[in-house]
Amino acid sequence: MPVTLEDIAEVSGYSRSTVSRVINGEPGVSHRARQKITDVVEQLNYHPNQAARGLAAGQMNNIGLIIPETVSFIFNDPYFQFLSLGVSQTSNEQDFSVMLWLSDPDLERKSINKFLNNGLVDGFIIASMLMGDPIIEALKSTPRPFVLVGRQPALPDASVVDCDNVQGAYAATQHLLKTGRKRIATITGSEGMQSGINRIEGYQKALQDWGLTVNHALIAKGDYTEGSGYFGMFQLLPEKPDAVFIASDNMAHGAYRALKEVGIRVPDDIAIVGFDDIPSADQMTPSLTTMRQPIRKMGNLAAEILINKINYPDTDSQRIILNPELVVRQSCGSSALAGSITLR
Amino acid sequence: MPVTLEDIAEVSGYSRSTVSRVINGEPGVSHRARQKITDVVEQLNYHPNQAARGLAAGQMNNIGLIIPETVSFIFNDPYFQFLSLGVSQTSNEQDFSVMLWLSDPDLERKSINKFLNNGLVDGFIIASMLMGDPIIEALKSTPRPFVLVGRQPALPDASVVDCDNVQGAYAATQHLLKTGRKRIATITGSEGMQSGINRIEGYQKALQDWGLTVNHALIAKGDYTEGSGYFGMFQLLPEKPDAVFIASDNMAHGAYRALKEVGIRVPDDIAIVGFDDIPSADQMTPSLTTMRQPIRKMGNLAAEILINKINYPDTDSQRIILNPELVVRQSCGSSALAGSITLR
DNA sequence: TATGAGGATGGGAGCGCTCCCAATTTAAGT
DNA sequence: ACTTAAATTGGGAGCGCTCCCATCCTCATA
Repeated sequence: MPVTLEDIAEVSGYSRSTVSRVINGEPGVSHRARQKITDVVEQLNYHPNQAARGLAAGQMNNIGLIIPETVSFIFNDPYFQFLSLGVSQTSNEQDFSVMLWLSDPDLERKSINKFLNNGLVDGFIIASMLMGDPIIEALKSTPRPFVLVGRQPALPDASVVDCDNVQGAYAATQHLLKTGRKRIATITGSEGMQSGINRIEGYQKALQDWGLTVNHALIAKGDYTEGSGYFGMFQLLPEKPDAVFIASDNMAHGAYRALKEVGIRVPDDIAIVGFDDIPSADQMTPSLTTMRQPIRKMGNLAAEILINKINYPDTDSQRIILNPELVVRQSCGSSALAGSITLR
Repeated sequence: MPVTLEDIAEVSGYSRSTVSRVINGEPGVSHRARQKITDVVEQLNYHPNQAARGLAAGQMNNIGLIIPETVSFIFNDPYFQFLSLGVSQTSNEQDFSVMLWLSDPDLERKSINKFLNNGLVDGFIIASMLMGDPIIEALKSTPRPFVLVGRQPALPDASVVDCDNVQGAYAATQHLLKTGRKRIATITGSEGMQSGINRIEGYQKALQDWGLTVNHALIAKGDYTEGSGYFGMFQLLPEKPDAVFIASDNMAHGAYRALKEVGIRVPDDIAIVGFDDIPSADQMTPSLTTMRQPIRKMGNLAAEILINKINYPDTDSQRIILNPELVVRQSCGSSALAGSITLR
């Protein structure tokens, strides 16, 4: 029913081969032929069948975006959304399509292998997964290239796009130190995720470099959820910190909520720095100073690296670590240092 | 390189045809053969090539999820995420994969037609789009089935999954009326979207049924963004409303922010009802009474209807309108009526 | 023992493309 | 005009499946 190459060939009076060359922009076709065929293609509204093309060429021009369910549950910030947007954008520019795979614990094992091996997808982007995720094993045995978004210790040689969480946490903590805060606490991210661990590390390093010792009473464990920020803040209050580096903006929301309940003012009584720069960070009261993570850009880069690897399989694996950027707003006081940057 | 049907045939000692029957669970195969073939499939870790299968069978078992960019920009709530989750879940259960297409204004026209016609996708789900979106035209001429999430006046005969925005707004407004509020204002959703219009309609209807006249000074135009909630609230303040129905929780965040700035208390001075029940609604101070929109379920249903239509093309188009559910929290006072429902 | 009905199996054709090589045309050179 | 190279074009094979029909068994029955 749909228009095929052969149809174009017949109508235009050229052969299947010549039509194929024109469709794919290959050289070695006379101007006349190219013109004629282009016209017919236009006129019959022909679109190549990707399945046939993929089957014949051995490449589908599809990339798979894998998002473990845990991740999509933990983050109710727009992480998912911006990442997809970035991946999708770059893919489309390069004539690749995106297949989405959101893991579901029930189907997980069977389903991931099917997704990896069904021949529809030439390579994968895996959004930050938990350590020990069963997907890791599946990934180890796939012959297809993949790129991780967020490092994964179990896959040390894989291509990765990440943001430098150590340095981000370091910068955030240092910002607090520079504004004169002394008792700097932290609410950590999930210990099951590499980013969580790295952000603790950066926090500790900053304190040490400033000549302070790390006080474990000032470290509250969180898991990136709003609720854990709320409880984490309550846990810290008896220690009377004068500043808190919170490992995600989402948790910062929870911390704000806790502080409001007990009447502690930000930034007067306590300074807060978050991480991520989610859209609502700018609208919190007071607006939240935070480390901006360029998620969309990470999506762009992941797709770019992957597509490059698909097209040139001999490429070495790449690791791109982006620097998060300090966005100074009101939650640390010191308007002297302020100067928010616009638009994400 | 990958294992093919033919490989299984050779190793198992049966023919391609018999292997195919086993793979597809067809009858007419001896127990012995089925057993043997199943073993070999397992042993060689065979997965059918979907491209070849699709090409031969004329159906790819893929559904396309189309999300216009405007939508993904406007909503920084997890709409996108929950919808994808719902679609993906149901699809996977039925052995369909999901291809994601996020529109990009630059590529839009060319790209959407390619996506619709490349033969990879058997049908589409289109997330709520603006009226007048160019995608509508493309959709009109596709021979493939599709399901809209959110009604679209320009496509009156299409299958639709939607939530009853009129009745939701009605219920929200009525809830305010029942708690004794008299001057009930509203901040509207985007006029470019059907849901925005319907929510105004429900609001007005509720007032009228209660014997009140609609006062246009009490209607502030919003566009679903946090900022428009903030400014909308300021616009309403001189009119001294004692309650506001806000057409999205996202805008309710903005309204809260405005109210905090001027020191007006919720719910004492003013009652608020939102719409959507985004995860953070429960954590606002005071927690937000809102109409819960079952987005994930809408995703499930959309996928179900679509897959059914793909498998049985003669099915009539379906319209499923779900009722949003009132979730009573603290923002309207009247704890007498309260009784929050848990878990979305 | 012959016969036929079913169940079980095998193999050809073809889905719409790409890839490769052969055939044909055209241009260039002597 | 005659050869040779280059530019164009055409068509076969095959990608890994499904679908359909032909073949081959195996029994029960006459």
